[in-house]
Amino acid sequence: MTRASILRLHDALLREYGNLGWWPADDPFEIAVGAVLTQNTSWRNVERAIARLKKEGNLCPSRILELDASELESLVRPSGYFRQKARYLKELARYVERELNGDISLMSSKPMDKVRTDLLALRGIGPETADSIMLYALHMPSFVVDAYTLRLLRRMGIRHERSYGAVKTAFEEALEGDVSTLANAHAMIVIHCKTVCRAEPVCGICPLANTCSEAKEKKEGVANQRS
DNA sequence: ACCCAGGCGTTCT
DNA sequence: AGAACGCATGGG
Repeated sequence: MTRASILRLHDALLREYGNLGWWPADDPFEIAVGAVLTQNTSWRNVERAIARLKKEGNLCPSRILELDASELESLVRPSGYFRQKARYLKELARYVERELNGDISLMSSKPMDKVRTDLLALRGIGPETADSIMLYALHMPSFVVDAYTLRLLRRMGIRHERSYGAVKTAFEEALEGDVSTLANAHAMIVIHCKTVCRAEPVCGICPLANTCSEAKEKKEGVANQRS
């Protein structure tokens, strides 16, 4: 995966989507909770769970710690895997409450590698969730590699490394480790995949058709059928 | 009645 | 290191 191929993809996305300024939440802890709840889950279901947590004012570390396990489970139920996720949220809340005086944003004053290691030590927080929290809640230059990113790379015909870390590093180096650029890049990938580039891509109308090899093939296929 | 969705942990080769 | 599996809800 070359630097040039990433920049070409980034330019194509930027022309189409511009600056999105994105993660649908206001406070950093809510962003972290959303990052956990959205694991292999549609955002629509996450919104329901978030709304239920907010309703009685339970979307903060202290209240999550006070809730019974079964109460928390029923609140996050709509987001699926609710027993695991309730446990994960308890663990996250306990860490934030004990180590950060209830304020997750205090992490942003620590070095990135330390923050990442600490997050990964929590049960239920793997590479993608840790990077989402770092990028969107803590405003650190940590690129998020998710299913959308890999799908788009494959569709664009960009050969990439197998490991999560290699793909992550390639984006961070190509985009020169700028927080808002990395955040916007990931946001654009998600928006693009959620709208035009779905499971069976409707590449005939794909705005990246000039850059995306899969879209190009599909377009030519349609053209050949007509002739 | 399927398949999928912004993964993670465990337990195998 | 990498593959297979369980976890669970709601929408298409």
